[in-house]
Amino acid sequence: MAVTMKDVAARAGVSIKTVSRVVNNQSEVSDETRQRVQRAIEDLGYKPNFVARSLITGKTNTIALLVAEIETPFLLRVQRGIEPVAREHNYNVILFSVSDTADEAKGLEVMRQQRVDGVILNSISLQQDNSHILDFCRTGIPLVAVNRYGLDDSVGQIIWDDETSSTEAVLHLVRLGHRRIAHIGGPMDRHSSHCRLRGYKRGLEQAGLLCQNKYIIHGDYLYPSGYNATLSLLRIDPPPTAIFVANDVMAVACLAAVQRSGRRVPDDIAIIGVGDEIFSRYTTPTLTTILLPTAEAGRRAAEMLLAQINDEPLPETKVILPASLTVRESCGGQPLDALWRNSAACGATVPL
Amino acid sequence: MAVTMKDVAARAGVSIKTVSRVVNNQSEVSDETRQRVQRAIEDLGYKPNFVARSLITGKTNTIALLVAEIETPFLLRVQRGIEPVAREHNYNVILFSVSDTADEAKGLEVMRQQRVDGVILNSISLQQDNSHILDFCRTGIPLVAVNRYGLDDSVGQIIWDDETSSTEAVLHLVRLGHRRIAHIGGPMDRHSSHCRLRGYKRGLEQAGLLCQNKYIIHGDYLYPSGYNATLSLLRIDPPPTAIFVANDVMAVACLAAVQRSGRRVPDDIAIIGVGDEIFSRYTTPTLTTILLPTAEAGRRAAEMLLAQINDEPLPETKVILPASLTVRESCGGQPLDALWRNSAACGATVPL
DNA sequence: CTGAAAGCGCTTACAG
DNA sequence: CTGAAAGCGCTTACAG
Repeated sequence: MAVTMKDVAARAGVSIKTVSRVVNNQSEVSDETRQRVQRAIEDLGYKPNFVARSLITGKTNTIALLVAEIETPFLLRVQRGIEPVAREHNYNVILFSVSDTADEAKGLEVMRQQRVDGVILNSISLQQDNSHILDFCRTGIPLVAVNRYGLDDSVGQIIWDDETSSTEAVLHLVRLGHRRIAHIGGPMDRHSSHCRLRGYKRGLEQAGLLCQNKYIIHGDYLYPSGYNATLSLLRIDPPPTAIFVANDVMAVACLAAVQRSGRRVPDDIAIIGVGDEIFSRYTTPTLTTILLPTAEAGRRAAEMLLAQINDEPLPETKVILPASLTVRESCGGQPLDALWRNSAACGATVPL
Repeated sequence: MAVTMKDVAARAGVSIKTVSRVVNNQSEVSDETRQRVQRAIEDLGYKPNFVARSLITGKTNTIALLVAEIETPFLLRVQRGIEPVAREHNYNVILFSVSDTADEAKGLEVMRQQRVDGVILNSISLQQDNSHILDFCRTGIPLVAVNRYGLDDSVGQIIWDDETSSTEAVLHLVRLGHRRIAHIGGPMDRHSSHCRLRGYKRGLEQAGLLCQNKYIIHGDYLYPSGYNATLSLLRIDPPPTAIFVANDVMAVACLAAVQRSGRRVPDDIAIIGVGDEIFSRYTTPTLTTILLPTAEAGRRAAEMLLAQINDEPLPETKVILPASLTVRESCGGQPLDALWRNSAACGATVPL
């Protein structure tokens, strides 16, 4: 069987406790003893058993990531933000995909039994009952939610500013001379749709433009709905000269619909999306879009969670991260000639 | 503190062993006793402590996924294939990102100490030393590699058929009448590049076409290299009428370069990529590409690993999955008019 | 600076 | 069908 502390102790001629002290780098051991123990450890190839340690300390050095079951680079970036931070602090990340509220409740329950030290929740924020989350928080296991809405402020949260960035996008279009700016929104059961719609309206208002309902069509964040919404918008008289689209998938669909209808982007219609997905820099023309701080959100969520686990005081339980506009070709303005030939501008993505 | 079996036993007036039997659904308990225990469990809100169980059984019900640190939907799909299978069998998945061989070796070591029951390796297959993997296998912990090359056949492996599918892609172009078919390849330190290049050459050979070196340019799987390689190919006299590109990122770059040079796709130049990334169905024209069975590879890897963990006999240690060609617009042939308006054809992707 | 003992919460032969 | 005891591999007060 595996080598245990007992074996090491026997070989080094010391007690188990002393071995434990050496393994855990505690100071109260004489140099001479420490070296003898270290040698025994190496000779025997001893590796501490983390499971046994966990049983006593009550800590598993594991955090759970509950993540929406969606095939988008988006969530992957949050995940990629979390993992290095966890790893750096010697925490493992357990993955749990959730597709609905029932799943989420089950995931929280499983992770509780798994004795994880904390949970990061990165599932979709629907207009839903959050009682299972609050119940979980009552167990005392720290939890941080990424981009969830409707949780009270006692729950750790990382949120990015969908509304303000949407306003910025609209104002950018206004500055480029647009007056008839349409909006293709997301599904109304998603909080992000509401935020982006509010941001759109605020942008028009700040520019002194009238918000007209005929220029607002809601899709479902999927490609076909963006395509069809665009065709509808193009039939309005007068048609919009710019479209602010609530996510990049629909924005790319919008781009295709405009082009296939014989119009040019950005000359006839300017387009701005949301999300800065990988593919948004690969379209022709390249897509102007709101860059959401996904990786940073992941990083901050992990840091906040670890602080909670270690009982460090939190400066704030609700962090709002700014988003920014990535200006490319689809909205007009300056041409970015070097974009397609330059690694830095394209981002260093390395698919297999 | 937490409720333990001891508490349940006391309340139900039975021994700990009997509680254990009920919790683990063992049969040798009278109905009457079982019910009494069940009531006590509910009354006290008892949850078994998996850590304690693991210490005895030596099983953690956890598998590790070592995955390349790359921002591509590609790997996400493998991950999404693995997790449900693991979950269904009550296994957790621990994530470990690796960016190089040293990382990989470290990851294997950490996971070994973590006492995971098995490992799935989905990192990049470079022309590298695999001794750390073989060392790990010697510990007796099951391991399955996804798309790794150069491992001996005793190691569980899931591989997709890059070479055959590349040949098919070329033959598809030949059938459409193309004779001057160029290739933009991947970096030569990646095994996939070699496979796809071999497939390309075999396709030409099977069609009775001469393979000309001037029509082969190697990129690095990134956008700019695909863009520049395409510009070079277009300057050749006579230029190719079709280009088989070793991944979708470079294929989309190729598409942009052809279009921005004033030529049309597929009329002047036909393009086929590899990977069927999300964005490949969002370009104009949509991209014909090789659909690699990523999710299935994940699923199969998880199943193979669980079989190994449970000491079930494996029908085969090396599974080769077929890949297929997803025909869209960029290669000519039939127009797919309904594509952009139809959910089924676009695939149901739901970004936030 | 070092050690003997108790115990984390569970399972596993072994008896009855 | 049920139970008392040992033990998984470690840490943690408590003594010396």
